[in-house]
Amino acid sequence: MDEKDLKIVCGTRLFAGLDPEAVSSLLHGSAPRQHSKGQMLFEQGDPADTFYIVLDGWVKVFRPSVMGDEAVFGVFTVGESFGEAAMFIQGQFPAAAQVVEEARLIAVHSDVFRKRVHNDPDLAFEMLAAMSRHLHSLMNQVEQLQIRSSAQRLAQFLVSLAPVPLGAAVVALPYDKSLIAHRLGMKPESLSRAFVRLRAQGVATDGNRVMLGDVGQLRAYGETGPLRERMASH
Amino acid sequence: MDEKDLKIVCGTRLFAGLDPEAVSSLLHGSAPRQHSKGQMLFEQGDPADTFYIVLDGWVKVFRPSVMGDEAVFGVFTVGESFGEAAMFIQGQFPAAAQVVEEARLIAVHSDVFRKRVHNDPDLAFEMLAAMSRHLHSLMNQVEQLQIRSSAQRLAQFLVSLAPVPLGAAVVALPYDKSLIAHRLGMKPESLSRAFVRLRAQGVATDGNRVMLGDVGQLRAYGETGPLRERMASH
DNA sequence: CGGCCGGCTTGACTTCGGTCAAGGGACAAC
DNA sequence: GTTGTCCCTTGACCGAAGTCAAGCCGGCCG
Repeated sequence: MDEKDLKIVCGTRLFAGLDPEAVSSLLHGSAPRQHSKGQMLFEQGDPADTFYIVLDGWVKVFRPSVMGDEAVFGVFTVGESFGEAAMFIQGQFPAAAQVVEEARLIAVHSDVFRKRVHNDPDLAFEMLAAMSRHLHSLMNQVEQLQIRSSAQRLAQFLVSLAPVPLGAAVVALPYDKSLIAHRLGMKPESLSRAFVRLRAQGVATDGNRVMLGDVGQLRAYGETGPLRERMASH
Repeated sequence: MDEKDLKIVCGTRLFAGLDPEAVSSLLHGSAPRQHSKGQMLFEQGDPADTFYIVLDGWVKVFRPSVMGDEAVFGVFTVGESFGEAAMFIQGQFPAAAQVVEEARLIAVHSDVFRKRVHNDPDLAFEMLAAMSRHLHSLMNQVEQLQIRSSAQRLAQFLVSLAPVPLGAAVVALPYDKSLIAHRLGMKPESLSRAFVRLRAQGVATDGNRVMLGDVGQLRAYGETGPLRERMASH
């Protein structure tokens, strides 16, 4: 694990604020490993004896259903961790994880880490904070699925990718459109149509590059939908 | 706080395994309070200086949207806790909470409790486990919203209420149907129609009593939907 | 160069769930 | 008893998203 990797891990909110030596010793022996696209990291129901920190690339956490469908709970990238929750409950992963873009990961052994958490209250708090964030992110996902249209969900996703809070921007879609579709709880066909509908909000696409005319406008659309423009009702 | 209440709190997974004296001292000064139906406990964005444990009744945790709609993240009852996550992040509640059936609650002050967590690794682990469970429950909700029809979601909800894993059962709906509808991410009208559709799966309703002909069959329906009965295909 | 393959888009059609409106039934107040 | 009100159900209608199928396009390999 070289210096850059260590920097990423220290940047991870999980280890934020801890000094590099501490983290290094904590992760001693957990060398980063390269994983190729498509590789399964674990399946739902597997014994949860490790969790992961992403150095780069993208990993999908999901649950396959009896029929071909699947529910996507998150897609993680540099500095993020996943699989921590499982080690505090039954010891079984409640979902599966698969590399979707070539990735370098650190696998942390649960038992070693748990001991460490037990002895280090600050690390425990970081852990609690990390899980709070996952919780928060899932709440956002539930909210989106319950009350937003597919076009609104896409709008919010694009806003979250935008480098600026207002004005024009160009973003690159970080992974396949079909994965984005699943991530947003829709079919690839519906994602295409959602892009078409967002054209009216100043969104243009070209392959995996997306041009946003006005991020502020797009955010508003994501929250309130296509307002009914009842400008007359003074 | 009388003996029965203390027993409930000790039964809470959050405090599972801790001895009553420890819990009692931990919650010292936090007397249970009665809350009437409709009362708001906190709004989204409020400073998160407390969390709650339910002694009885029902509390809805939700996020209102700009337009009249709302997303429901959970409905909690005896022995469950909510609002713990907020104290480990920004200190603002990411959702609102409202009493939906007359309830008795214990409000725990975050700062006192946080200190306690800091000094008590076992309590920290209970906390982590509690949040893992919330996480797990939200994952189930995301899964349901992403890939199940409204009738399937209702089927799974009914199964979760059933006292037995198989065979016939009668369950009482614990709160208003319109709240169940929101909890399952649909409108009241759709809930009615979902009940109609489940009649084919041996479900009969009479007010807030629901008769389930076969819990096992209902569970299967909740997972795979109305199978296409293609019995012909060799 | 040419052909294939996988990912994406588009179109036609269906189905599900939301919307709007009407009506029923339990229950409380008068 | 009567008249509300509130909650739930039902029906007619409509729009959003899924399904199925065809076609496009770019990348890869021969």
